[in-house]
Amino acid sequence: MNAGTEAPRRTRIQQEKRELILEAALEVFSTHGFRGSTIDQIAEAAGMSKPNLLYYFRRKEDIHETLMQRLLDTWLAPLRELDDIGDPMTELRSYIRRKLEMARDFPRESRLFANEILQGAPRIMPLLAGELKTLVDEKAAVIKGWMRAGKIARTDPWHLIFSIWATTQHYADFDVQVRAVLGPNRGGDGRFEDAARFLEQLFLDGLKPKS
Amino acid sequence: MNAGTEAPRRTRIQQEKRELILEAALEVFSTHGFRGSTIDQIAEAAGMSKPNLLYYFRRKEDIHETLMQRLLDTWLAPLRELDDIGDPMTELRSYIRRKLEMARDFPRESRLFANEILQGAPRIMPLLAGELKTLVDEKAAVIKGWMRAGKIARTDPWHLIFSIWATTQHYADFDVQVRAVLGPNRGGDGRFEDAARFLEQLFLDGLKPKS
DNA sequence: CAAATTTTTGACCGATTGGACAAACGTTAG
DNA sequence: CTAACGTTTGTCCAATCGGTCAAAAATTTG
Repeated sequence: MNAGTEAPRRTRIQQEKRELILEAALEVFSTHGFRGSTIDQIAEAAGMSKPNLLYYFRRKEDIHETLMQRLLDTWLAPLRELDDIGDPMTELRSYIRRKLEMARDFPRESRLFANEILQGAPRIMPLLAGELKTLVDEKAAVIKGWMRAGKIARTDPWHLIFSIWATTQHYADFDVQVRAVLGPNRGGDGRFEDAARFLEQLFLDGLKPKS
Repeated sequence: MNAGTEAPRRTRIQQEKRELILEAALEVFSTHGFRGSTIDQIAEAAGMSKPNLLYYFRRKEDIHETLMQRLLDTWLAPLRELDDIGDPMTELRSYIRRKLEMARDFPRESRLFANEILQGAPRIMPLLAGELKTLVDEKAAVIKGWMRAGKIARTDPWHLIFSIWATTQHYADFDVQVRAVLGPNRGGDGRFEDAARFLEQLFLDGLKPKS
């Protein structure tokens, strides 16, 4: 038992420097992808020399791995909170809002994840087919219950979850495009509130005119 | 006039080989990103030696640039076709369907584009703020007209377009994740039809129960 | 203080990168 | 056939890559 997962037993300096490196690596990895990023870049962003960085993380992959492990937990937290108690429509609405807030507040995390998936998820494939699938299946069952109870319209729960992911993360992953298209006026800080209003209406009523 | 854009005047072999290279480069770039791809990789995928490839494209960037230029035209074609004639709801529905078909049939093009945007669109930023913004603004005006005429519900046309992009392209860009979550049964070829059905309902009626 | 330990650094290494180049090869027109 | 032109290849290069290592510097511990 516990083989390979011994207690890290880290120094104060080690903890601080590792955090510094992870913060810098998040910045670099999320904008250039794994292969597109260099250790030198990360080291410079962290304000230390390359060999010094390699003293805290032996390999480039270790940094990325640590980053991804932390990411998944916080990233899936909103979905985990989606619970059977409470009004279904309210639950879904607040899930969408929370996801959109994460896209606004943690765009780098979103892009890091998007980069990984785009390139075939070579490093987290097992997690997707394992932990993630289990969680989504579980929540899909909850949603299906709501549908059977007539609380929300009958559709495919899995694709519903996908559409929430897609629409919210879009504002982090495609941020440059969104801002470029909206222009300097509407592309300012208010764009997330506009998006929130739009998404609420879309997922509630769709586009059919009220007539 | 015509400075820097002289007629290419290419040989038959040149045309064929350039196509071969672009096809190979699309495959490589779309899965590894620009910096993550090597000329050797592309050359091997195209079945030729690296110096041979560099005979047809002097620099790695030239390949990527040519690819992106072609991409944008075909990629925005469906939006260009969104026209004022015909029933608005039908127009939007067929736009969504066409975008989803493109995600199914040209996933590499979608990923190439996503990769570029994710990394800040360093090579196509002017196009986004220029040609793309103009097109979207134009179509947003069309949609706004539909709203004023009471043909579809009143919302933000720009964010509506974003949400269509996000939901459809998701099935190309995040394909690995979609398949992993859906599992071997539901993640097969039928997933695009399921997605089409779901998106149609979402954009038409939303999630509110029919009661 | 002094010893032990942890942290930082500069120098270095082999592999890979994008790209240059001249020579060889193939093709075609006269 | 031969000269001209288009194509392909092997070889080479400087820069950069991820990573090592011994030694210096800083810190902690006794």
